[in-house]
Amino acid sequence: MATIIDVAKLAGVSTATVSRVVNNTGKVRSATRKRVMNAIKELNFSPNVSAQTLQSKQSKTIGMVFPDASSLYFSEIIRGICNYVNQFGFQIMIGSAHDEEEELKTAVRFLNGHTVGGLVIMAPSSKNEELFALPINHSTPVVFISVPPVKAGTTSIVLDNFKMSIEMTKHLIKLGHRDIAFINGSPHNYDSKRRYAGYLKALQENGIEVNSDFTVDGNFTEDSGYRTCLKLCELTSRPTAIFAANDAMAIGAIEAVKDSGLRVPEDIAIVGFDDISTSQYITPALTTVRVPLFNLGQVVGKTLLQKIDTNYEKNIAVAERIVIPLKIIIRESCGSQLKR
Amino acid sequence: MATIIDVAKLAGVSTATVSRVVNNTGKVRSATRKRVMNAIKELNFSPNVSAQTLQSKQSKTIGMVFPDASSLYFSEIIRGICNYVNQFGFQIMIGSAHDEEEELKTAVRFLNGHTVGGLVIMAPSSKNEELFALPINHSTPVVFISVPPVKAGTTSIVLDNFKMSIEMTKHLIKLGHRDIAFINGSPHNYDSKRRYAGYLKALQENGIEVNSDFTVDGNFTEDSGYRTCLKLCELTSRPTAIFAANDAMAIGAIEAVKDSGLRVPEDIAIVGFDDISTSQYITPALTTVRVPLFNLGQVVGKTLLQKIDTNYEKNIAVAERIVIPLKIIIRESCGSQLKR
DNA sequence: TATATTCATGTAAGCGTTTACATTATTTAA
DNA sequence: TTAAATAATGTAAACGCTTACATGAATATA
Repeated sequence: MATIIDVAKLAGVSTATVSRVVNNTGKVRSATRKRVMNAIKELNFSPNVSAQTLQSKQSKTIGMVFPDASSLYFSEIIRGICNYVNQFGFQIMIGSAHDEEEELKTAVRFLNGHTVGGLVIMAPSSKNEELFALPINHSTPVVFISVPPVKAGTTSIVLDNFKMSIEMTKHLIKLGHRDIAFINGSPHNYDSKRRYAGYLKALQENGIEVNSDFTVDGNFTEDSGYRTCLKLCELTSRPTAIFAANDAMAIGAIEAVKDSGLRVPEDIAIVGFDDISTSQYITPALTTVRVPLFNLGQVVGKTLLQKIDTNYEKNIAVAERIVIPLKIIIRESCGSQLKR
Repeated sequence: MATIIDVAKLAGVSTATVSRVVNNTGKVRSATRKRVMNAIKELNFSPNVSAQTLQSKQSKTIGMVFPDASSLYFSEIIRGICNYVNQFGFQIMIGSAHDEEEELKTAVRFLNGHTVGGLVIMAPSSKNEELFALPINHSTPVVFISVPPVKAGTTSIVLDNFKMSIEMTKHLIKLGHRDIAFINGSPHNYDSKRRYAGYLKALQENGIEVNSDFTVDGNFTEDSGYRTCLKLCELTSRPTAIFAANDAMAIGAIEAVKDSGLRVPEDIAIVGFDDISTSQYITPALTTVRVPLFNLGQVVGKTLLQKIDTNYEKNIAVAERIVIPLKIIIRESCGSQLKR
């Protein structure tokens, strides 16, 4: 492979000049620029990224660590990040982590090797202080996805779960429901918690007392939605509506209701959260909240690049929190279209 | 951040010795090793990856390029690759590509920057000669996923689509079906083609004439499965069974049959391919072929690392092809459980 | 025309490692 | 004991690039 020296020789200039034309920095006479360009083309030269990183002390790769549990959402988010950062010549390095401990380890690995110029951490279930201290301890720009509001120096991007959950619950209430159950996702998951909080808030605002039988715990899988919903259906006084913390569970719940010999939405209305692609095809089509994952990824990319770009020292102390707006998608499973 | 020089100074040795203990190469007296280890710990030293890569000319990161269209399968495969290669200190860099052209560009970008020691390319729909020539032109180990058998020097890992498709079709035939339709995936997709080929083969082997009305073209989405199946249902002499090239389309097809006022599997049996998580919860539960994506990823990782490790020059000329075995999962949608 | 100013290019050090080779310390053999 | 063999460590060049600084060329100013 050709190096910058080969190019310099062929073009009859110094490596400094070649570097200047490659990076478009400093002044170069247009005639020499042309000579250099030709040499580059002829030798099919492209700069060695390791050498650049080593010398400039600025890495153009960003690390992304994501837990296995989030793999459903992963590829869309990654696509969004890629889409944004590639424009600026940044690459993405990923590390999957089985649990919290591994998550921290993966992040530290990225940081220690000086391989990354910034980090994206998706850790919706983590309460690991060390993880959140990473940006300060390593003075590296980090963007967190779906984490609770935390200390200074932490930039996080979250979904507008609370607000939309309130709206969705109100929608159900407006439809006449007062016995509304909620299927939680994984116990420590931040998104799930906020969605539940919104549900409670809406009940409270409407003077509906919380029935503890109506809160059940799933783990975001279709299967858990199925199983918990089955129990709900067996209750002597069963709910007339069910709000699942994500679509996968909502879909499982729909199956459970059907298998209990009941109808959705006539006997039990069901709504979800995420708007995964299946939701529009299932019968009845699922009423849910659309989460724009690709867009989320783009915002994450943009935010991180900003952090990397601006004089980081200045920025390090301000906690920043960006909330991604969401949208309710009304379909059939909530029963709005039912004539009564 | 501490460098190897700082460590050397603190331990009172040369950088060479530090390097030797870090990499476990060459002989070091155990007393000095201990001194060096302590210094490393005290300074929290870890080697700069860029410097290592630059000097050793061996990158411990592998690139993975995948098309947007494959994003459904992406995260599981990546998890598998990660799981394997992390053990050996390798990192994964990913690039998503919108189309074929971009796919090639992304791959070349990885190669040019000398950032990667090997490449995984998922290009089930590509017929781009340049893409397949990459490993030779850049003399870099490349593993392709789901591509047709191609020239020398190409290592590819594919699913046992053809065989399983034959088996699945035979299963349907054994159940008494002779009017079996097939819903294709995207037109140029290799997996889809092989699955279709297996279907045709099974028909032929059983002396069943191919009815051209019974081959329809979808694009792997639930929606396309729904739409194409609707047409199938409207046929004056409609099929009694439908084989969809993937589960998403099969699920769409199930909805379409229901919406046509028909029953699955009584009126029309439906089978798919992939065994995505939804398949077991849909009603009726989908009979399909399980594709072990995580495992596929592991095999990909292992194969690539082998290629990187062995003296690559020797290996470059041999085309290698690994076939991942699959397994049929019989559930309800094919009607096996029906009493007749 | 002489001088100051600006522009274009070159020189060379340094980024943090690894490793071939040289040197010194230690052990073994005679 | 001493020479030979081996083990442990050090020296310094190289990997491919960027950039501060030095230098030389071209242009503007007086």
